[in-house]
Amino acid sequence: MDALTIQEAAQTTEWSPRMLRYIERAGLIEPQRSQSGYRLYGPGELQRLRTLRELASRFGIGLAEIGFAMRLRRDEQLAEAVDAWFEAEPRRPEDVPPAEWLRWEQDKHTKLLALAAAATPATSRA
Amino acid sequence: MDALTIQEAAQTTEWSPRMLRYIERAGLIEPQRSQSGYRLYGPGELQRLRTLRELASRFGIGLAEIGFAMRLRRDEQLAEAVDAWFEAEPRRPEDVPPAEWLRWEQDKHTKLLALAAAATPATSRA
DNA sequence: ACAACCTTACCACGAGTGTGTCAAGGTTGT
DNA sequence: ACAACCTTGACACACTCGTGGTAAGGTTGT
Repeated sequence: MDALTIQEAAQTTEWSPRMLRYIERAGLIEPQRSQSGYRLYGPGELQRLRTLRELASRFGIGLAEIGFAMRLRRDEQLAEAVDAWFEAEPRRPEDVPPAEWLRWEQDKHTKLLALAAAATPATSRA
Repeated sequence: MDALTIQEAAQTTEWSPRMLRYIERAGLIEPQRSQSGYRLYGPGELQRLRTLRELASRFGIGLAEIGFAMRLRRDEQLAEAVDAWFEAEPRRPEDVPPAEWLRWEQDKHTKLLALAAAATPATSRA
């Protein structure tokens, strides 16, 4: 079996064994296991571990972020939802024709009441 | 000006004023400011704030993650690097032709030494 | 059999997240 | 002028992240 145990893998990748387990728990790199449960790191995993280190240090991002990026690739719904959020770029009032769905100028007191009613923009009865 | 102050915005979006400031600090939603420095939330911001809440609670993700997603859209280099990392899917030894760049079977003692030399895969002199 | 390795499960600890509250001071509407 | 709002900054607290240990027990090679 051309695979390394955790300690060996740690040395070649400059992670600590502790961190390799942590990375696994984070779902980033899950090595195969031997029959007795030992982690076995193959060339692919070693490569990814090195790149991971590079990635994290070069851009100053954490494992959690990369885990999230992974989630973004796996969870189609999540990706869509996030996309949708970014799609709705903050339009300044000037860009928005003076719709009536948010207008108040003077009636400052009833404003909030009206807003509360309109709190669900396109969801409730129009 | 058809924009809400922080407290009003908080009420319509079900965030607290505190959180609106926090969200701003996180770089997610940065409202315009009045001349005197008051935050002014327009319809766009309000919409995004509501969607943000939905997004966070529905998928159980934090503001930091969404901030990272934003960074992914802005920082082309980061996006590439992350892509590259995921591209290198973990190939099992079976998928990899028995290359010589990682081979040892019996020489368990010199193994680590050899590895240390090969630690920088494609970067160093080939 | 014995050392050297592996496993999981804990304790610890500084930094960051998510949230509230409070203080000191500026702005605004009536 | 005064109340009600806004601003930034701080203290606080529970929780997670990224790390390191250490302990109790299984595996492996010589």
